[in-house]
Amino acid sequence: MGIKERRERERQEVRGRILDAARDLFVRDGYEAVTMRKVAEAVEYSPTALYLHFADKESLLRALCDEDFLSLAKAFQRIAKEPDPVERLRKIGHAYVDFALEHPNHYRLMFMTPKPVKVEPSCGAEEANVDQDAYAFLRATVVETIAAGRLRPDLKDPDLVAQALWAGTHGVASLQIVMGSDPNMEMCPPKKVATVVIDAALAGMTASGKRRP
Amino acid sequence: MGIKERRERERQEVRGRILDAARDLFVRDGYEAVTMRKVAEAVEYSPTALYLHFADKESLLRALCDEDFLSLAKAFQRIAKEPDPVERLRKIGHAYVDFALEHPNHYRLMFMTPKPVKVEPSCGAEEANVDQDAYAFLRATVVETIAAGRLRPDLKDPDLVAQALWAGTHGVASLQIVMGSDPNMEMCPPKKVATVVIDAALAGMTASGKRRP
DNA sequence: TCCTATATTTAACGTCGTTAAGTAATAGAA
DNA sequence: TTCTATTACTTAACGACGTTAAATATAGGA
Repeated sequence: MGIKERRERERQEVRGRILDAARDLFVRDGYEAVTMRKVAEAVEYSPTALYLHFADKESLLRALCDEDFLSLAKAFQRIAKEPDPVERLRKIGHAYVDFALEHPNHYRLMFMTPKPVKVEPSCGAEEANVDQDAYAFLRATVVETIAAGRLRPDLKDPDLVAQALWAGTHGVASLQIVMGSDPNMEMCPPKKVATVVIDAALAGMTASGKRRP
Repeated sequence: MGIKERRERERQEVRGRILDAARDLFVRDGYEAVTMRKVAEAVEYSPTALYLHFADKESLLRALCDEDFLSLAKAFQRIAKEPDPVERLRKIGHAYVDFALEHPNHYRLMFMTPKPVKVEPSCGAEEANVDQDAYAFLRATVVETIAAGRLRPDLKDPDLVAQALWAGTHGVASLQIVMGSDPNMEMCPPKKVATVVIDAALAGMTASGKRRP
């Protein structure tokens, strides 16, 4: 009676092929190049067949996006072993910018595209899960930094601090993605900007105001 | 013989009405709500008439955008009277975030939308003009700050510093615009985040590492 | 075999940006 | 005034898009 299971397996297999094709188009040519018709052609189905697996184009791209959130969280996990929490924050910042610069199209979809109001019924990466949620990991590190008394005493809201650090690195990444290819604007190497932002922010936030050790 | 002039005047008048209509739609309903057909309907012309004034939709939106760059530069000009350059940087940062939060749709178009490769033949605000170019104003203030010996001695590239400060504030603004309405993400009040980012960045960059006076 | 559920396609709708061809208005020349 | 050339604008259409409804094929269970 494994026939129901086989059907489901085939179904997921097709779904996976659609996602792969969409990812290919997306990585190569960016958001606006991904059309339902082109994805369908790539997987050799009719355009309408995609709607058997995804409610609409938005859902398809969100599914791609969910995979990327997990991948970012995984990049953060490689930093978890750093013992010093402030150093960990620094490494998180650099890993974040690196991720954005290596996958600019994905980054655009993840963090630079306003999502429609449609409520997502909790996506793949459960919230507040440090292993799967990149923000939760950042926040937990901030909590640890505060607990260790390493931050200025007036900085006691972990979300505020986490979002400030996030904003700094997000600013570097997104500015580079948007302006990096603008001939009218001479942008500095983003990794150098990232270093300045991260170092300055951490120096300005830490209790002693001390610089990088 | 003022007939040629009258024609040109009428032409500019129509162009202005088109821009106004586009701006209305844009402010009210955002980027994707602006369609050539809707703009045309608003000004009571046929859709193709718009192409007598703008090469394509992109050019129309860019023309809107140019006006906003001037308006941002004007907001900065109101800060020029602050004597202390570091304080001026702080005020620039807050003015920037305020501008973004007050005109989120315009901000999206100005700084969050990758521009097509099409080379713009120098838009309305001439470059390197402190009166009309917001970045030039920021950079000039950074130059002044460096000249006054107020920054850490290793921070001597004004573009690097300016872009780091820009990134910080842009991060706050753009993150708020994208994530602010996401029910899955609890964002702190953006003005508070802006204060933390700006104060920390300036504290971490200034020579003495001293906090806000 | 027939029936039913599932998988997939064909055809179509309405919208979009944009272009080509046509038409009305108007200024200057005769 | 009448003719002509330029300018302003519209009508009609193309191709592409996301998406839906209806039709058709496929295959398992009776």
